[in-house]
Amino acid sequence: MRGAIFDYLGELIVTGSAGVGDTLPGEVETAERLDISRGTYREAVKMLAGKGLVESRPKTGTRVQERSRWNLLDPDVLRWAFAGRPDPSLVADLFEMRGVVEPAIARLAASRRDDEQAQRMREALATMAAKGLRSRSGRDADRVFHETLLEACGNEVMQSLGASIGAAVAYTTLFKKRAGGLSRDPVPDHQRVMDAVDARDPDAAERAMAELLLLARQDTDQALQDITSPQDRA
Amino acid sequence: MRGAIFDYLGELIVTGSAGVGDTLPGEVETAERLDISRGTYREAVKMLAGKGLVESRPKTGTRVQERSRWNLLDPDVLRWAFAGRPDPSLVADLFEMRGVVEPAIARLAASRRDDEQAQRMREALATMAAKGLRSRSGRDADRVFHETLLEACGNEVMQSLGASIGAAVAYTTLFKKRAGGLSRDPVPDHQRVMDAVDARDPDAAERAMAELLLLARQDTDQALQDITSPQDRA
DNA sequence: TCCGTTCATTACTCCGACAAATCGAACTGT
DNA sequence: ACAGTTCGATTTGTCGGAGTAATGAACGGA
Repeated sequence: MRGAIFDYLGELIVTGSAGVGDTLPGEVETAERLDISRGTYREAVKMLAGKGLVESRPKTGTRVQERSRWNLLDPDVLRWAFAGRPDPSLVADLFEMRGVVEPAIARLAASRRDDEQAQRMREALATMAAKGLRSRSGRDADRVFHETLLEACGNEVMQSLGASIGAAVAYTTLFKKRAGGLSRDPVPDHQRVMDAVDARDPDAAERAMAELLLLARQDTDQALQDITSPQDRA
Repeated sequence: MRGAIFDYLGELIVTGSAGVGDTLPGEVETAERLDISRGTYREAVKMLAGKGLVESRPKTGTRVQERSRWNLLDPDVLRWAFAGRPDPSLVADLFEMRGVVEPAIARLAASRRDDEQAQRMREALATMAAKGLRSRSGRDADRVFHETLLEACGNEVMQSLGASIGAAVAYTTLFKKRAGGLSRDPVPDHQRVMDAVDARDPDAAERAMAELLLLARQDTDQALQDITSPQDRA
């Protein structure tokens, strides 16, 4: 129950339905309206406060913080941000950051991977090739591929960042699927990354990942256009 | 009061005093021992859960999650991580990530800054030069310098990441000060970044920031050595 | 006009009780 | 003896109500 309230409030704030600076109605009123106890409501609000979305003070009430205070890299926040139709500028910002971080991750992974990790990535790639991204097991394999790449880069901080990004990417992938896309075969891009990591070639890994991102960005832009101008489908 | 409990528990977990996989004592017992009510304790635990540090389930209890689930980029988590003596491998990972992200931020800021932002950075740098980093106002100016640089990069996601990193950097700076360091004059490095951003020269900005980071890393390594081998001071 | 005081509002904390979930052990039928 | 089922104990989850502390705003005096 609290989970639902938590998501409801989080999405309300992140999507902008509750404007920055607004003060939420009082605890008693809100808890009553949502038909939950005050304690449960407070626990949800505390979690939001922990992500920098709101701040509570006596007399003033709990008000929505300015966006710069939000922890945009929190997986929950990213999930809420991509719940409805994603904000194009946020998608652009996210890709810009991926363009900086992920090639660096690939470079590190290429120089630090061990054989077991390479083996796991090979297997995941094979599953992707066999099942495609439309099936559950195929998407799981994609996830394993990227998770293993992260693990191989051997940097805990980047690993945490990559996990957050990965969550956001999963939502955009789902979004692309809804938009009717997913036409491109993802295996060749991933294969190039795989080969470079396998060969312990940092430069090639960095280039391959940059290329993969470029293609992903093109697909996402296409899906966004299809959504924002849906009359094309008539 | 909850804030203190929150920090106490967070530091306990992040510093490793409560090992991964351990299950904390029950709510009633812990709340009693800390001399707070069960509700207050629960709110603190919920905030920790929101950062991925713990997970609570009926009957099982609340147990510490594995490190890969932690949101290492959360400002609170970073604060706890740097509370005692920082883990050298974490410092190394953080610098590696800074080396990837911050030059990119400087590059973007150089191409996107507006005149007002450049003006603010100039003023902050002047204050730094006048007051030095040992004074409160000098450190504030340093903070303003980096915050404005972040704002100028015009990417909300990177802004959020930069803010988290900035928090961690502040703690390492404090750490360096405790270690007796802070010998280097920080103005020349910052001046080079400033000049490049002022000239809207992305390549130069990227190089200047990379150089700044290199020097910061040297200082931090020195401070860490001074701490881990304190007999040098005898 | 400015400063200190009072007051009302809001979040904060506590308490005690019950509900729900879940793991493990006892139990039962084959 | 074993498999499946039921029951019980334990732990978190939820609830309602009451009192406390903090703080912004209105008020009044110098």
